[in-house]
Formats: sequence, structure tokens, C-alpha cells
Amino acid sequence: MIDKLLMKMRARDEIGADEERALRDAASDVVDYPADKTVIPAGKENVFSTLLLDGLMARYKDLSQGQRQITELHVPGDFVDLHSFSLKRLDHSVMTLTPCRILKFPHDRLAAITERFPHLTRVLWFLTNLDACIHREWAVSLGRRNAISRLAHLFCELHARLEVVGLVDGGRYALPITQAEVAECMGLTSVHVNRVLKELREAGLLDFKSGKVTIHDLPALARIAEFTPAYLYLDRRQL
Amino acid sequence: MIDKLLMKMRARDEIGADEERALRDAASDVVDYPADKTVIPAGKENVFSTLLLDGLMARYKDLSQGQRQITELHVPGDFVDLHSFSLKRLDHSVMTLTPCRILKFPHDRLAAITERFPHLTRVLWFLTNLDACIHREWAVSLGRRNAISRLAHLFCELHARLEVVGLVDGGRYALPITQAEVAECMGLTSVHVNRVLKELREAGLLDFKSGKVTIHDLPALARIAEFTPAYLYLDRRQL
DNA sequence: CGCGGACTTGATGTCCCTCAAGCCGCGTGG
DNA sequence: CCACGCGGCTTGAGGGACATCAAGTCCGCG
Repeated sequence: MIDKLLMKMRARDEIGADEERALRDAASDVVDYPADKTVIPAGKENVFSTLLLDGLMARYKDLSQGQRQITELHVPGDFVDLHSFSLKRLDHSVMTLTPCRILKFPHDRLAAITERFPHLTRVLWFLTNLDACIHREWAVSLGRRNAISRLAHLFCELHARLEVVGLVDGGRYALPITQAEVAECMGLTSVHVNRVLKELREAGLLDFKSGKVTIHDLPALARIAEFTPAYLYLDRRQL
Repeated sequence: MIDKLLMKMRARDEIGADEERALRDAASDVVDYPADKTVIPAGKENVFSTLLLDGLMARYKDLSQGQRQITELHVPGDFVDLHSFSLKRLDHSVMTLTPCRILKFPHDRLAAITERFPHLTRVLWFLTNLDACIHREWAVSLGRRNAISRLAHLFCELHARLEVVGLVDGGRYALPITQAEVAECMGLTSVHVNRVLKELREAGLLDFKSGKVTIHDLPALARIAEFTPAYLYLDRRQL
């Protein structure tokens, strides 16, 4: 059930058997959500955190006139709102992009972990810091990269993150979201995303269609994006 | 010494006398840095976290060709790299913008806090989550707001954050940084920042010169920026 | 078979960038 | 005391990347 979370954690640190058990015991219900549903609205008090088991979710903030900025994409194994454990009410909303299966972790049980498992607590803390690292890298994209680099970077990031949880197969991974949603991630319009995707396709770098990404030339893509995966902390070491 | 940090924390939660003492005891050296110096280079292992006592600092990431994105500004009372406690090597650098005085918190002492003060640990965790909230709001600015809204938002945010630590005086606060640095925060060029500042000045909304910001019409500024301070969690409540 | 959502493409517009020059204030040194 | 240099600010002219508006086209699905 929490195997992808454990893969994600163990890519970064050792997790003992007792800690693994504590995590399993902290979980409560499994829930299924349909696609395109806001499951955690901004400002609402939360009493549990949500681990994404299957599907894709997104954090987003709305502006007036229907504008929206997606601030992070979530893949299986991600705690989409572990930070709600300390924030309670979130500053942003979280929605499903595809049908999703999630697992709930009641906050009182997480609090119990912080009382009895300091090291596991630090690993959980680390996971929320990792989200902040991703936020910063997106800020670089949004503030300084041009459209083609932004998209290249996004596809490189997802490649790296999905690989950790075993969801990449030979440069291919599922990404069943629309071009408009990609645009909302990278501060562009869907029209421009469409044109840039065409450019990437015609350059033989990557294909993104019918919800699947096929990367043909990862090194070239990483070069265009100035992608360096250090910010994802994929080298295992003690925290 | 750590009074501004305590002001910042107590704007969000109760901090007990024992917790305050634990924090004081966890501090080690005070250090002074000159302006414009990178004090925490990206990728270098850190063994302590840095509390900013006085001055302004910035987190930034470099790109090729001298481009740079500042991902957060830090004001007195901010832990500029509390996240280095769990990340160790940072994904970004931290520099001084002005002469700064800082206070070091060795990581082993922070680890001791996580072993003995679960609630204080959660408050520290909260502080790193607060940085992530600020990152997300900046992502909205960078991705979706136009130049005038971006600057308006930045000045509103700094107003709110400086007020918490008592550094706002009747709509005025010190901000001794250059227009080029403002540009690096908000993904613009210094030329354009200059033009937009002129626009804000001529509209009677705010003045930013010789390192000082004077806000003349905060409500109007907040309206332009679509600034809502909820993401700063300034209402005191239990974590 | 027809509908609707997503994708595609063209024409036009605009916000911000780039390049360039000049100005202003201030510290330094002759 | 003034010349000078320098960093930061200011302003203009021109250009480009991306947005906007507007038609389609494609395709899965009822």
C-alpha cells in the first residue's frame, strides 16, 4: 500500500522496520476520487494528510478572472498535503487531475509519530522540504526560463520523480493531463504550449500525446532545460 | 537576541518558557557578514542553521549567462536555512543583500530539540512550511501576475512580514536593495522594474527610493496585487 | 452519427526585453 | 575644492516572445 512512499523515502534515507510499521499503523482509510475534483480546498481545516497512491494530483492557487497557477504536480508516493499537518488550513487547493486513489493519515497519529519517532519525524519534515525545493526550481522556470526550457525542465523533473517510484519504462511515462494543465504549471497559455510541444517533437526530443510522454533524447532535453537533478536529492544519504 | 524569532513564532503559536529556553540554549555564535556575500553556497554541507538577526538576505539560484532568480527575501527573525537541518546540502545559495548579523544553530542541537521537544519541533517544521507558502505565492506572481501586480504584491508581502517583527513604522520600512535585485525576485529586468516603480509612484501608491519603502495606499496596492495575507498565517492559533 | 473536449494553426497585438545613452549622487583622490 | 569614476537610476527606440482572438480539425464517446 505505502510501497511507493517507502521507495521515495528510501531513495533518500534509511527507514527502519519499526519506522515502517509506525507509518503503516498511522494510515487509516483508502479513498477513491474521480478526475478533476478539488479534494482539499484552500482555507479549510484538515485533520488528516493525504498520501497519493495512484493517479495525478495538483496543488493550485486561483486568481480573479479564472486564472490559475499550478504550483506542484504530485505523483504516486507523494504526500500531497503533509504540510497540512503543521499548517492545518492550506494556503492553496489540491485537486485530482486523473482518477486517484489516496490513503489518509490522521494528524493525531502523525503527532504521535513526532512524539515517539524523532528520526522518522525528520524524514517526514524532509519530504515537505523537498516540495519547497521543487517550488524553488519552478520559480526559476517561471521567472527566468523561456517557454521551451520550461517545458523541457518539467518533463525532465517528472521523468526523475516517476523513475524513483518505478513508473518510467524506457524513457516513457504516463502523464494523462491536458496541454492546458501543463500551461497552468508553467505560466503559459495552452496555445503556446501547443506550439512549443510541436517544436520539441519536431526536434526529435520528446513526444507528448494521448497522455503519454516519450522522451527521445534526455541529455539534449536536460541541456535545453539546464536541468540538474540535485534539487530532488536522489542520492541516498543520512539526514 | 532571538526576540524577533520569538515574535514571529508567537504570532502563530504559543511558545512555552521551557521551549524558549531550549531555543536559546541551542544557539551558538553570533557572526557579522558584509553586504553582497554568498554565505551559504548551494551544494555545500551545512552543520548549522542560520537565524537572521539584522539585515536582509536572499535565497537564489543561478542559471547560465549570469541570470539569477531570487526565490525568497529574508528579514530579521527568519531562519534563512532551517531546511538545511534536514537537507544538509542546499539546492540554492543564500547571500547577504546588506550587512547582516546572524546567529548560528548547530544541527546537533536542533536534533536534540527534535528528541525532547516535539511541539517545538512542529513549530520549527511549520516555519519551513511557511517558506514554502511564500514560494507558492511567488510562483503565482511569476507565472500569472503582470509586472505592476508583482511589485505591488512583493511590497505588500514585505510590509506584512516586517510588521510582525516590528520593523514597519507608519507604512514605512527600510528595504536597502537595488532595483536590479527587485527584478531578480520578480522575474523582470531592472529597466522594467524602474518603469513600473515610476508608475506606482505617479499613481500615488508607493515610493521606493534610497532604500526605503513608503506605502501611501495599502488597500489600493493590495487590490492591484490581489494580495491576501492568509498565506502568511498571521492569525495566532494552535499548530 | 453527431457532440464536445482537446488539440492545432493563423493573424494580430502587447507586455516586457534589449540595447543604448545620459543622469544623478557619492566617495575618492589629486 | 573640484575632477573623476562608478554604481545605480532613468528614459527612449526598437524588437521579440508570448498572449489573444478566432477558426478549424481530430477523436473518443454516447
